[in-house]
Amino acid sequence: MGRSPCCEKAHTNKGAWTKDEDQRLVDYIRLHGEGCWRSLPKAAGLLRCGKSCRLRWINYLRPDLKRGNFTEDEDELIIKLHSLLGNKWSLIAGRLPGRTDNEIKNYWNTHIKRKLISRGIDPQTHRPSNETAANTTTNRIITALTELDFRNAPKSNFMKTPSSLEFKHNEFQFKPNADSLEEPNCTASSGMTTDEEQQQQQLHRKQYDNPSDGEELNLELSIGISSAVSSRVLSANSAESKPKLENNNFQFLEQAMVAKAVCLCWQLGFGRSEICRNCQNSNGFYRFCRPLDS
DNA sequence: AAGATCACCAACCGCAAGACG
DNA sequence: ACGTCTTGCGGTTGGTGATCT
Repeated sequence: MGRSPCCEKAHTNKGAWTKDEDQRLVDYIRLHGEGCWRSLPKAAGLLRCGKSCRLRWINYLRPDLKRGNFTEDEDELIIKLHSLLGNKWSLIAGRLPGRTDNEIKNYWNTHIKRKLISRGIDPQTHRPSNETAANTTTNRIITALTELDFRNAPKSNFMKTPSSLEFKHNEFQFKPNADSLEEPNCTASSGMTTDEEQQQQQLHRKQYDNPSDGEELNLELSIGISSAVSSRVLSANSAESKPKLENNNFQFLEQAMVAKAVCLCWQLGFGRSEICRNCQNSNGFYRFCRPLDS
């Protein structure tokens, strides 16, 4: 049987788009908006398949695209995100406003790979080329997670579940406020003075309230993990069933996240609004404070 | 000057997941 | 519950311009 083709290939153009086709597509989307790619070509008078239209729009014609060279900051951000997410180009693209997954993928393959190799780093494992990846990969990811919180990403990028992980913006991270910062006395102090803490809290509150403030890219993201996954990984971690190290970063990620996710506060039964400072990262945002619910 | 090779990137393809009837 | 449709993703290809020999 097989699937029916996405379009009648015999009557569609292929290859490079002409200016006229671009214009038709842009005009149509301006009038009717995105969506319904299957019927769009016909409606817009294009001899293209819907897939092709969608790709052309997303990768080239969208008005919010940032054309031009990648900056050094973007380079480093891509490397960092890749070390964490692997080849999840759409997720990476979600952290780079104006860049598409295709663009980042191409850029990775043509520039960054070489750049990393020249630094003596394996672009797949993000480890020194002469080292074996086996034993320390999990630690590497835990480190990456510690350094990299997810925040400010468009919600749409995180509500969709990539594989088994949930990247739910705002769900597991909350606005720091006076109430929520009260410690349940279950951890060591942050070591900051009250004034410093207040300043940080104000800064975080401002960042949260105005996520678009500031020009610089913000690496703050919150990563959560689905309860199904967490229970599965927990059970996998228990007994002798230690998962084998594989190239799939997500597997490591799951383990790493679970390792991080087991917050003593939750185990002791504190609610979300009573998060301890142990669960607060260096920037003051909260991570992993989510019960590994059943 | 011409052919060979390289680098880049737009576009294609197949697959998977989610939506929907 | 199942099949079909639609959309989105990631890997790959192929055209084109730049550089090298």
